[in-house]
Amino acid sequence: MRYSYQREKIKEIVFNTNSHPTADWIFEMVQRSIPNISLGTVYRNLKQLEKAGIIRTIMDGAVARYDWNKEPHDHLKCKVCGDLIDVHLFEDDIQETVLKKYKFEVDDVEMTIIGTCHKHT
Amino acid sequence: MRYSYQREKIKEIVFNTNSHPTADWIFEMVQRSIPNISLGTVYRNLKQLEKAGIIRTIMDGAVARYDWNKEPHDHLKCKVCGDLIDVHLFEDDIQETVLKKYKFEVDDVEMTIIGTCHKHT
DNA sequence: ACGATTAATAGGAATAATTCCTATTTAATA
DNA sequence: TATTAAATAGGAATTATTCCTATTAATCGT
Repeated sequence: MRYSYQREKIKEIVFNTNSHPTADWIFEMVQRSIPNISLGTVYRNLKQLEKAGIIRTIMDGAVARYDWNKEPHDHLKCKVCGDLIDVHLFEDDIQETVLKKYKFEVDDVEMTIIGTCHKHT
Repeated sequence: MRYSYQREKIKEIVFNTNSHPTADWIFEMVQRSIPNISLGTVYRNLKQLEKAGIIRTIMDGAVARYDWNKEPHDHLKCKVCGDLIDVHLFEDDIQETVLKKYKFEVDDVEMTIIGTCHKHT
């Protein structure tokens, strides 16, 4: 993967937020430094960065969100404000459990808990 | 919600498979008994059935899948064949744990584990 | 530094899943 | 049976994402 200014900026944006941004949000942000960047470039680079193991994609319903945090962790999704909150719920023996019980080799665990966060109680 | 023949057929189809069907698959199936049914009708009714608590929607990447099984359960998603396998991994004290640790009221837990199922080893 | 090579880009068209719109049909009701 | 409001078919619109193509730019050997 050879250097590109666009990719550096995109990476920078993802690494400087905890908001699990969408491609669209990243597009808007990166337009501030590269006004004529195209949305396709944003998607292509996010995909490349994920493939290279630099960022992680999490599915929030039908839309992809991007996360610099590659530690195994889960998400609490608030149905009121839409926020995705990072949490660590389970020990990392899920893989073993699943392999033993179901003969299933785990690559990735995606858990999202939908509910209402403390801001709305 | 008043009776409709279309909705009955759609419900019947969802309740007679374990394949976590997509709207499109359900559409194809229901066309066998109602040739001129429209895809919009399928979507509208699936949404209504979910709202009424009769079926459950699970997100498989960007596409919605529908499930008659409303018991709390998780899914193993095989990256080779795409199958979604029903499993029950955790006890139902997640809600309590999350409420205590994060002051977050749980409505629903969606967990998908991506990997390779026993058919491909 | 220079030219050749080939990845990366901008811009926009194409696709896929889903929702929305509207005139018409149909179930429920009084 | 006549009324009325929900449901439908059919297709247009929307949204997120991918694909296409001519052009630009990073890299590498000289």
